[in-house]
Amino acid sequence: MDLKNYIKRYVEISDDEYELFTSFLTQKSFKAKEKILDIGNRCHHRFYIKKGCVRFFSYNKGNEQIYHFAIDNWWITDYNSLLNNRPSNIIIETTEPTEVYMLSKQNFELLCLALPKTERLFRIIMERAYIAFQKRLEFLYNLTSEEQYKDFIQDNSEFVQRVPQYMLASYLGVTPEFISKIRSKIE
Amino acid sequence: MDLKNYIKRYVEISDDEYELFTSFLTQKSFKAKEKILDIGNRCHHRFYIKKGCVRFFSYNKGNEQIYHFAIDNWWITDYNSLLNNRPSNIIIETTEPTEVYMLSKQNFELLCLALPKTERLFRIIMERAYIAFQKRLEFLYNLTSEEQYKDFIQDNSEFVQRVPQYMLASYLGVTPEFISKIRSKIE
DNA sequence: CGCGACGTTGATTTGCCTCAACGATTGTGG
DNA sequence: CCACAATCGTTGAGGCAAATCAACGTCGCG
Repeated sequence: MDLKNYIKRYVEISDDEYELFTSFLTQKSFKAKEKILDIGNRCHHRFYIKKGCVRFFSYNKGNEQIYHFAIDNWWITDYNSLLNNRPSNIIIETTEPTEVYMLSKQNFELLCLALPKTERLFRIIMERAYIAFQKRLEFLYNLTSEEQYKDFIQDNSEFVQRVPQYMLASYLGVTPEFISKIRSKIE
Repeated sequence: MDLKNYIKRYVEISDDEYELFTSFLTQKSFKAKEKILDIGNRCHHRFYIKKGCVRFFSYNKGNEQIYHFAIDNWWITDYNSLLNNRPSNIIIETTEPTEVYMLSKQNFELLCLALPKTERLFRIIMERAYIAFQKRLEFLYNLTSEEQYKDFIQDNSEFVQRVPQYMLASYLGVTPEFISKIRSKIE
């Protein structure tokens, strides 16, 4: 799937409109383990991942804490930095070679004027992100770490193959040792 | 603060436009401990709390698990039920007498056509909700339950006065006993 | 080949839960 | 207006899930 089909899941868009949309985007390629956004920098863009994988994390008393992964056809940014003009607390870093479209804050506003349905598109994207966040919360509150791990690998098998185990552990809020012990118990 | 000033924080709106906006809303009053939305029902509205307090919760092996509180000047709904037309998994219930504006799914779409900046307003509202969610996640992953409690009562003193301790415990994902023990340790 | 990154395994510790018993407060019916 | 129950909060004993710490195995890469 490409960006056009991604957009079409949420709003109708003609070929001309799509041309207009992409005229506000820039493209960029990253190697594996490159930082797209670093702590202390202001975030100026929304990123659409054409192909690849990134992790969104910070440091908690010396340890990495991963909050999100994002892969092909996801939008990601640090909304707090982008919208409140704050230095970022987090790092967005590729875990594999990754190609993105970048939509700058300024171009986003211009795009909304040029193509008003952009507002609707992003409103819907945010609503879907909210629903995913709510499910994450239910997951965190209601399941033990072991249950979370089992559910996660069940529902996200593609992730499990793409990122190392210690990153999954961090994302799930547990230690790598604990994941290892669950795995040995399973087989 | 009223709804008009709430809206003005995010988009410009004239008196006429505000009239138009409110013409799509209905009002409703609830007593304390009334359900605004129940498990199994489809959610058809976005709710704006004019005055009052509600909790958003479900049951986890017999126990209430509170995910959110919402008070004066917050929008709340079950997005999963509303947008995906699913029976709700959660309950939204008042904790005190509460007045709300209701915006039905259908009226929301009509309002977006009549007043396109509604899209922008709700896009921004959702982005701010996303930021709050992200902070919640950092809170959950990086702090012990004791630290979470202390930070929470520091930053949300108005909540602490409005809802009983066992609801705070549920929201924070701990037992009422544990909160009690922290409190006795503090003074 | 040798080193560093990643994963495994076991012993010990700890944060929070569970269960049970007991105050304090509120509200409701006799 | 009092008695009683129900609800909410407190306190302590014991238990468990997951962390911590340390040692070791393994694999890929310079």
